[in-house]
Amino acid sequence: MRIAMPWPKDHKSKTREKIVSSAAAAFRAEGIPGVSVDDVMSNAGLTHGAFYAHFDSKDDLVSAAIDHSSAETVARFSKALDALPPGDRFAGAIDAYLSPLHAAHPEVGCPVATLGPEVARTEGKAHRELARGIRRRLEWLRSLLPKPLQRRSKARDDELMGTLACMIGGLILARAVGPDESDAVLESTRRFLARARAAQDR
Amino acid sequence: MRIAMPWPKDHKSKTREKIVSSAAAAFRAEGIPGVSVDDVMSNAGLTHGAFYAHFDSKDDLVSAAIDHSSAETVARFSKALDALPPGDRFAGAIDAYLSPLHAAHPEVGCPVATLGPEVARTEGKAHRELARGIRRRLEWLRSLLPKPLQRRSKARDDELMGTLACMIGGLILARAVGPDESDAVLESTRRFLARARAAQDR
DNA sequence: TTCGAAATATGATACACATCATATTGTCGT
DNA sequence: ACGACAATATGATGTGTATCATATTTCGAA
Repeated sequence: MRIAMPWPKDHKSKTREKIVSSAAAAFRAEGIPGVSVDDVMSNAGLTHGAFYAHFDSKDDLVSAAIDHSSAETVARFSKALDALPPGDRFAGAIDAYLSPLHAAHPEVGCPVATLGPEVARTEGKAHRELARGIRRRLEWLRSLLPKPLQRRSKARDDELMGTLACMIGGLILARAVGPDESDAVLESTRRFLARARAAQDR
Repeated sequence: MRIAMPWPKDHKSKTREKIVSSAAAAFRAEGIPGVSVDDVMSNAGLTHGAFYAHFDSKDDLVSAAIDHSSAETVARFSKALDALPPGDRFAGAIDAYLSPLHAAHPEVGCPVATLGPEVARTEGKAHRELARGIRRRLEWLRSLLPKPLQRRSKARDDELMGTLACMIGGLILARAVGPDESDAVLESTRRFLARARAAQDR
């Protein structure tokens, strides 16, 4: 006796994917308490009741949304860097991350910069996923260095961590100062990092 | 005919001060939507109804809380640095900001790192106050440089902005990775900045 | 074409929220 | 002591929240 298969086999996973990706954008744009479960489901074309067939709780959804946006943003940045020669990729990542385009579009940008502080004060899956996103970014930056420089060392780890901190902080500052000064903040931070890197390489 | 003076002349301002300072701690600890007007008033020993005798709206309170905590943290850090010789103050500020103590106590720490992203997506007084807090921090860092280095220049402005970005980003990362890796993040970021500064000074 | 279960919808619960209208308290000048 | 009024309290409104129990739809398999 067979079990009936009442829906296309990937229907539920497709629906879940749609919920997660629209929630990921909404959370980054409005913050986590700024987006209700009802909002998320409406945006996905569903009603609120179906939510708990897909997720254990809102925190569970937040966790999935952070995972999604964390991977997605790294992938998007990486694609643009493929065209560059290996020696320029690290600097290219910094420039792309600290770009006016990125500052102007948090809804498709790095979730660590938009949701980091508010997720950091919670406990649960979402916070663990945030930490994973940070490790992912450190390894991503390492992968953009020319091969001979990828070997782990204390100095290299410091450089990666400091650079990531500066990227995230710079983006946050740019968004916080308001549109008039935003570009100047990004420029200053980029120049600071370029100079720091030139010094490091000697 | 005189107007009666039914309360001690500074009673209301004292009460307001108490509301603001306890709200400032609560917002940094729990986030802005995480703290209700009722919570704030209860913590100050009052009931919710009195709130609108002191503030126009919750955003008005948030604005006051950011102003308060922005000034307070700079003052506290500054006091600890007075004991140092002028040439060590800038580095001392970085070490204090990127310390495990600061990372462990957001409720008395820098409001830009705790509330920056969530306030940056709002419009109103609170966002403007946040921007002011950032300018305040840049000038504070400049004031910690030895006198001859305080003169404004493009390179100096870049250094101040990049350093601030790195401090804020490093603190956010330390809180985001969780307690086990937090100290290592802080250490790496401090070493990165020390090295960048050594390079700059040549 | 009908059955059954998976996917989604409806409806309800219990609580929290910002805000404001109105009542009460507390104390200073007289 | 008392009157006046600022400071605070009580109470209410309308809306929004996460979560869950139950009903309805949907569509592949028989």
